[in-house]
Amino acid sequence: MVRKTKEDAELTRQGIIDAARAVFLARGVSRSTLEHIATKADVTRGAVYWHFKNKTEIFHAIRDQVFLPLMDRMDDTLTVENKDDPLTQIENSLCDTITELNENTQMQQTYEIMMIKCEYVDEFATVLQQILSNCSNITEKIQLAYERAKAQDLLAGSHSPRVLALDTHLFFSGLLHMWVKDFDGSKFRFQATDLIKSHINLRRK
Amino acid sequence: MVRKTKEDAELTRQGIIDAARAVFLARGVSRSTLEHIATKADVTRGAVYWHFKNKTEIFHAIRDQVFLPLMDRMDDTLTVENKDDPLTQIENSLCDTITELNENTQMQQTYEIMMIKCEYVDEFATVLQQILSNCSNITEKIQLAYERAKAQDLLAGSHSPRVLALDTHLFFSGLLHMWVKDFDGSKFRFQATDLIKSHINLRRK
DNA sequence: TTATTTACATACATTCTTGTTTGTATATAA
DNA sequence: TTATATACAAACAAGAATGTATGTAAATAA
Repeated sequence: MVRKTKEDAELTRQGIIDAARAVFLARGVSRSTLEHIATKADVTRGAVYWHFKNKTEIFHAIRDQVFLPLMDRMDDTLTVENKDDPLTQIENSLCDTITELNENTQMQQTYEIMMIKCEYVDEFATVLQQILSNCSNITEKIQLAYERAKAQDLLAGSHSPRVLALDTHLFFSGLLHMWVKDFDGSKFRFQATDLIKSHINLRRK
Repeated sequence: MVRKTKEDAELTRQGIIDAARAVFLARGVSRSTLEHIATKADVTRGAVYWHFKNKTEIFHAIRDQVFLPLMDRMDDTLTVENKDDPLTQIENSLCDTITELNENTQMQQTYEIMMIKCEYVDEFATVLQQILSNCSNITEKIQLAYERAKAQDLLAGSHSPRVLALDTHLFFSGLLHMWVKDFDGSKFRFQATDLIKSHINLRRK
């Protein structure tokens, strides 16, 4: 086996990323060696070192492949003008994420790695800042939707959109964590979308 | 330095646990070696191996020291008959936990280790089951409180205590995760108890 | 008082990982 | 067509980290 075309090389690169995702999931990021990843990808460490500087860079590649598109999609369902009322928009945005999680294995595995198979120290500590920053963005989008809901007099009670948005975001954050930990689906996964609907209905007039 | 009395030995053991907590926090569980822990505790690996079988056992010692008492306390504030109304009981129970987190460094560090400095694979995977099981317990306690609240006609709307309890638990779970990740306290820590109060007020008639 | 544990320290052997270096066949550019 | 850069494989060197085995002085039991 020797030198390939650019397309072949790109396949190799993606193969390494896919292999790394599987290995990270099974052994955790720390216990995964480049040898494990290379073997799983049917290449040698030489290939891995050619495409990536080190394990951290593979980690970021895995993360970016899932989270960059995800952020865009959440932006869309929450921000774009839409036939649904604002509360339904929030509901759909959260439910869509859960649906994606259910259907998209790659996304599922990536979430699991980021949440319970990675230690956020040293080179990985910066990821925490990105997570917090993403959370702020999402919360703001949700807040804007709640403000529209308030303007349209859809809200029960007189709670501020800011507080409602934070509450919703924390709820969803908790739901995602539990979703990931609930492997057999007996506790949260089976009723995740129902919980989202109830959460939103709690605010409906 | 040689053989100590039983009391001295117990001090050594606790010193190793404290050292391990600090080392786990700084380097993550995986990257922490028994040599790191021993050095921090001013002993040799020999002492560590005398008191603990391996790193996993130290991890569990750290966890048990914080979570076993915590579970008892949550039980108390939620279950015991009390002059407060049930909704206030839930609120206090959650706020108390946040207060403890703010004041108790040991608890703070332990939470941080469990949430973002540990990979739940192999020997650590069983901990996830314990976490899920604890969560079920807490949710049930909250549900009972909501049932009492409903019986006393304290609740706005007509949502089931079960759903309210799950929603509250997920909210609090998300809050704890964010609390831990929000190192400088600028995003969540400073308003944690306010968010809890708002969350409960959302349900008040 | 002596024997035996206890509570460690020290030394040893082995295995794992990592990063780098070197080699090489072949796309690709010139 | 030749030169060069590409996309790897294979070999090398070095340091960690782990578990165990051995040593030892003092506490404790007998």
